[in-house]
Amino acid sequence: MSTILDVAKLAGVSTATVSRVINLPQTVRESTRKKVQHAMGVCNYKYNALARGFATKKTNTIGLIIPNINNPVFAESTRGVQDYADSNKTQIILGNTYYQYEKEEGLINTLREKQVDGFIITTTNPKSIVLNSLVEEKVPFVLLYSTPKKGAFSAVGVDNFKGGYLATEHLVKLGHKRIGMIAGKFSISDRSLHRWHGYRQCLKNYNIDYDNKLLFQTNYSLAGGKVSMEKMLALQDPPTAVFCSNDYMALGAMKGARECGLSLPQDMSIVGFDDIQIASYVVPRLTTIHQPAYEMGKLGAKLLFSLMEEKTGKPVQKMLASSLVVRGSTHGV
Amino acid sequence: MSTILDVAKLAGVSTATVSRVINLPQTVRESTRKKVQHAMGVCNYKYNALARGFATKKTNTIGLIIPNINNPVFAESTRGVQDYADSNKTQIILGNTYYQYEKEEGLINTLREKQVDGFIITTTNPKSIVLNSLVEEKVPFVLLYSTPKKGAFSAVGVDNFKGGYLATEHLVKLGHKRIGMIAGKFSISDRSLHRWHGYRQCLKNYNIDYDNKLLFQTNYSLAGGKVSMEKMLALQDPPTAVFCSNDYMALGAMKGARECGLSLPQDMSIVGFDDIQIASYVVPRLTTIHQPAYEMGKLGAKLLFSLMEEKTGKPVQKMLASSLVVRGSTHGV
DNA sequence: TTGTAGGCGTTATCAG
DNA sequence: CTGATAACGCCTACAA
Repeated sequence: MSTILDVAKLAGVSTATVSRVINLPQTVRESTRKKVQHAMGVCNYKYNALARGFATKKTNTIGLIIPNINNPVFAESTRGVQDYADSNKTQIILGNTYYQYEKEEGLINTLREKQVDGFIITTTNPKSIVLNSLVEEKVPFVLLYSTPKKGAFSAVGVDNFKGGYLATEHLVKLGHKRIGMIAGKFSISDRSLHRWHGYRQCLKNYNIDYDNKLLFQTNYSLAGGKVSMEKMLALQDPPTAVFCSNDYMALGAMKGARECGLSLPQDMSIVGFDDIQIASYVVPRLTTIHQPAYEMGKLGAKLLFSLMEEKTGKPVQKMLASSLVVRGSTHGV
Repeated sequence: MSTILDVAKLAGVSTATVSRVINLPQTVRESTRKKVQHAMGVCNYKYNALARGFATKKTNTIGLIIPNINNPVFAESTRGVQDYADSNKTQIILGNTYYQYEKEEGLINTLREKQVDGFIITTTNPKSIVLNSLVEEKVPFVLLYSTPKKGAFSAVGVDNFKGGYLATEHLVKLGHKRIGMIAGKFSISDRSLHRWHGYRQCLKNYNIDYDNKLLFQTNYSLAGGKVSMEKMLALQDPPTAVFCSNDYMALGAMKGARECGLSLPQDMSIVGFDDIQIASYVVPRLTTIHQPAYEMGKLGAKLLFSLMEEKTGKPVQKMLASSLVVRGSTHGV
């Protein structure tokens, strides 16, 4: 591997000049620039961005930490940050936490050692010490999907409370009285918790008693949704409608309901959360809360880049609109 | 940010010793080790892996290049390589090519500049010059999903030809004579091409005339599958069964067929390829060719790591088994 | 417009 | 078991 020194010798200039033609071509006389470029060609010079990062303390790499790339919402937001980062000449290191705090902490630490310029994190615990250490040590980062209303963290997400409320209200207005919820475990997802708060508040506003037996906390997965639905249907007095805290669970719940002999949507109304692409391709098409995942990712990246520039910046929180999309999986009683 | 030099001064030792307690703790006397560790604590020392990479020419980072993280198969294989890499203390930089060769080339080049230790690539063009330049310059990499039977590239994938054959044969045995294919564009996917070869060979073996009008090349997406199915059904003599070169297209095709008034699977049999998780959650459950995506990713990573160790190694190709999974989306004529 | 030279944080070689 | 010191490849004042 040849270095700028080799190029410099070959072209009969100094390394500084070679560096300039790489980074600030306009600042060097055309004739010498050509000379250098030619020299780079003959010695098959390859730029070493690692050395650059070492010298400049900027790697043009950011860490993207999500629970599980498995889930299509996260794939979408990942695309959003990737596309934005790409247009800013930076790449992403992707890590899955699988909803485990230790993994999240471990990832953040090793990526910091790798000197990433910043982080975009869908956290498992918005009160964790890693996150706080990031702000203390002024490492730029933005939370995705969560929306702390205040606090020291920058974030972009949707109003999860409102989403939960809207989903539930839709079911209430269809005449349902017994409405269950299949939720991601609150201990690992503040999003899920907030959606549940919305659900509860809605029930309260419509004078429907809250029944704790109708709440199932489970894994954010197809299987989790299916199993929970089956358990729910084994109850003495099962619900006629269920709100799931994400679409993947909702899809699983649909399968669970059918395997118990119910026909959809007549016997069971289901509403999800996310509006992943596939949601409108299944039958019945899934009623859900739309979340602009791709745009969230893009906006999150944009915010991160601005944070990385003016390191001074105070935290900013952006709450995007989420809306109810009524499709075929919900039905009047 | 303090460095090993600060630590060394504080502990009254040399930087070499500090480096040793970091990398080879056993080789330093316990008392001095403790001294050093204590010093690291008081000056809040953070290890700089970038500097290490610069010195050792090893970054513990690999590039993972895929068409689109959007597609659940790629999400699965991505998890596979991530999990394997993680257990070997290395991280991945993820890049989407969106099936564009220029993006693939650009990504490979910028990641090389970042000095990644190797690549795992699902390529858009197995004959491209970037790939060849990688072998020339001895950059370790392995192709995923593709399976060149020979050649200079290491690869792990499935037998796409056989998969296409099995899918088609299943339809033939159900009595179908007019069998269409919705394929990813051959120009950007050798996998799709090979699956088509299998499809054609099967038709030939069963003495069914090949009709070029029943081949639709389109985007690897839900929408692509839907639109193609609609076009197919507008034909004079539409098929009674369709093989789609991936599940995402198949799911789209199902929707397209239904929107044209067909009922599934009676009026139209559909078989996919991949066996993504959701395939067994839709109704009717999708008949498809199973591909062990997660394991492929893991195996690909394993192979890459062995390549990175013994740089000498000749290319090795691993072909994993793919199998037909018969479910509800296919039906006798 | 171009050159000189020090620095970035760690590893690795070679002595001691 | 420990220390000195030269790399590693590029950037960036500062000079010329």
